[in-house]
Amino acid sequence: MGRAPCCDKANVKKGPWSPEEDAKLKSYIEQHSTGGNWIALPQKIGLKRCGKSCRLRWLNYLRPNIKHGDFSEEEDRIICSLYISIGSRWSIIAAQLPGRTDNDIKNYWNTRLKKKLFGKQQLVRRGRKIKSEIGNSMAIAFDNHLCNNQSPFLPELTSALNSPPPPPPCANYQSLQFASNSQQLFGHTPGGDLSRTDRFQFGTDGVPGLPIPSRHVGELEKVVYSNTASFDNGNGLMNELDWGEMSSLISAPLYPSMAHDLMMGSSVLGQQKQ
DNA sequence: AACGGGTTCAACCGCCGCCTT
DNA sequence: AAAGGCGGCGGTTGAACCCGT
Repeated sequence: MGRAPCCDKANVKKGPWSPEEDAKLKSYIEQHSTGGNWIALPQKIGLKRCGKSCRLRWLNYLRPNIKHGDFSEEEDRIICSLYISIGSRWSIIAAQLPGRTDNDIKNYWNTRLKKKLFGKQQLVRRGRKIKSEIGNSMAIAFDNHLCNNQSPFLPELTSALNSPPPPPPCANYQSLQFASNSQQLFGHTPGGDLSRTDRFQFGTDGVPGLPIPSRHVGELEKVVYSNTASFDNGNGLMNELDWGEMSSLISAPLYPSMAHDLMMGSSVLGQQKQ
């Protein structure tokens, strides 16, 4: 026996909201707030809507300072990083993006971002393109404290993280280097250690980067080798487009420690319940 | 211009957990 | 301790829109 419905479904209007309904709801909440009871609210203001529907409409559309569309690259990275770390916990992810709603982020992920990432991942397999999977994998690799070399949310990448690195794919292979300036950008003193929570990007410009701590080198190379058919474009070289595109996509998780906090139910989760 | 397939996104559904009684 | 009510959440749906043919 299921739970009783929250409202009388037969006498409740469904479907898109009219401007009049929006105006009624918005005006009432702005003047009186919700009164702490969404279920009773539609009767109070004469709306033939379910209380939950009112709540959703307010939270996702009418509430002030809502942003729609035009997700920035930075927002993309935050969404990806958090998704990799904590999965489809949209409300938590939304809490990190002011003005964004969980519904918007969920839609954006499902309709665009996922394709942007995994559509390109397929290119990796089909056409030797090095794409976003590397970025995803890096996020996982760097968050091994959290995931213990496994991605619960991207399990297809787990084997890549745990398999031994294959031999270098081309004769003139050189170890991956981080651009020295990228470290300085994020407050690193050249020669200082990179911590797990640091952001950086691959350096490919021939600038002699600092030695990468071996653990990081191993993690990165393992992932890169395991997730690409080859770096070799047939001439023993990776083509420039690959590198350029890759570097634009690669970002270690912005806030792995934050993701950990989220998983452990600390500050952000606490904020949610306010 | 018309059609059909693909994409987007607002809204709904139903489950879960917390709080109150 | 148990039951009921509600808010919150993530998954799913379907109408509207877009785009290629």
